[in-house]
Amino acid sequence: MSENIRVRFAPSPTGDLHIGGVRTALFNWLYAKKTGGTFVLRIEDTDEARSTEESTGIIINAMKWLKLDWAEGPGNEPEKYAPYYQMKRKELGIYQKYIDILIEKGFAYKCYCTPEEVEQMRQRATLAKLPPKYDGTCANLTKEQQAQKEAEGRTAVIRFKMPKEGKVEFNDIVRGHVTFENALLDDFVLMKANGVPTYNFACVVDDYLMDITHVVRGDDHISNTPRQLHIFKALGWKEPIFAHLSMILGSDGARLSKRHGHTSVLEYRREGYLQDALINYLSLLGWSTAESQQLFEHDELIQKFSLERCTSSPATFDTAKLLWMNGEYIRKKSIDEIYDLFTDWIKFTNNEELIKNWDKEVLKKAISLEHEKIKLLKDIPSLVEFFFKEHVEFDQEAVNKVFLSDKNKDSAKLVLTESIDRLAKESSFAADALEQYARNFAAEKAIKAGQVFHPIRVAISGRTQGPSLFHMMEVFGRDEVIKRIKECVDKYFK
RNA sequence: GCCGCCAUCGUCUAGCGGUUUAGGACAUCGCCCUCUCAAGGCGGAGAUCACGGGUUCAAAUCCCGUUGGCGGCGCCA
Repeated sequence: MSENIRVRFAPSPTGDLHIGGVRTALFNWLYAKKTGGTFVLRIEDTDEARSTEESTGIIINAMKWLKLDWAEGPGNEPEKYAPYYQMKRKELGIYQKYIDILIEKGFAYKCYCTPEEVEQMRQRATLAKLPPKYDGTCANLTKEQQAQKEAEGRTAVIRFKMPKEGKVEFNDIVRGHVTFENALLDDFVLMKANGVPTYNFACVVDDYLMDITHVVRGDDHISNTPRQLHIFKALGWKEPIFAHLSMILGSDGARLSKRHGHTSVLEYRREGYLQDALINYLSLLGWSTAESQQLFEHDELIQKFSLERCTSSPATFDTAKLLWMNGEYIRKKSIDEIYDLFTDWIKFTNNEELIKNWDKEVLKKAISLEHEKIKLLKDIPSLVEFFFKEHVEFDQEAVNKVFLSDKNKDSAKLVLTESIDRLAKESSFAADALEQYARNFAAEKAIKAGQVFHPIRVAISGRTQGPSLFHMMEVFGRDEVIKRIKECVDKYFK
């Protein structure tokens, strides 16, 4: 008996890839990697009204960016299980085949009620304070009655004939034993009037046909599970093992959705979050190690992950922690890596124009000087752009404080005017030599070192905050520094 | 309304009957380092373990109930 574990992520292409979806995909992927199993990507495009090819493309690209690679799915469809798009499978008659079997065995029947009639049925039930469910009107129609309905021009959906009593139970890896009363379940639709299978049916057929051993999905599917279990049983199929992951909530405690701000992975990518940071953060939403470890190396995460340690309580998405983690990942990367990540991000956000004239080597040095300050890739431009500006753009507050205040104006003028000539004569323009220069200057004039540092900083960068002053001067080089100080003196000290 | 799931610091969580004055991480606050900003180091505050009953010599840990939150109840997935 083969113990080959097969899991799948089965998104419906009706929009962007949602953060919650990514977490589900990630846990499946992690489990497959951990066990040496197979991770399958299946596109559940049976919602003809909302599914789009564009969305399929977006999801596939997002999965690629996240490096959640699938062994089987779009782009790689082994014959044994292909195709991996449900609408293509529908065209092949795969679902119809099992519908026929179910009807023949008496587990399913044709229902001629219109959506409006069913809706009225539900409303009546709700009014009577009963569960809103289909009442089984068409469950025992004779052949003649069916012919009559068809003669009226009615089309049929296929409904599952739910047992009126008994219960279904299953053992969920994260939730343990779960039970549902059959009486509460209704005769749900397996196939729509247009011949397209519904989610609950297509999902079961495909999971079986694709040899899926473990179904790892969101908590919101837990009440679908009893219905799906009934189909497995009716068809005589061995059911997979289930693991229902807890939901991801927004800051208000409701399930994460559009109104909580960013929910699409693409938006996080656009913000400049790193793929590996996002993965690390998401792995901690609903899973943890005994030590509550926070940061994981790529292979370490796979090795330590387990479905058994997934929590059953929902988790609130916390951007602050994600942001911290992203900074943590950026700090761990080399300058060359960040440079590559940054240029990829620039391309992704169509911002090539911004850095068109930026010298690659200067940019790398600038990134290096600002390294520990970068939390998001999108922080980089504002952190380094002053290195590439033709003229200094002065921050008015910095100017007021460092150049124009009564306390500083005299020393600032002295430092800057004298530095123009002195810096031209300095033998070395290396950072440590420059620091020595500044400290000597301060000692000579009997002023505080800071009174030398600050004016120069504002003169060459326009701001009070920035990288280490002398390293910054070194990157600019002697000519540029002197040029900037001259311009500054002309502007503020004439 | 019915059904289901869940319930430990603001947030993510550790904890699976005694080793707990409930541990870690983020956020927050203070101090140190320091040419600014960060990063880093150190420390503080922050949880009557939702509430009420049991079981037990012993409960955050097991059981029941209550409350609250969330989810589902589609010819959506």
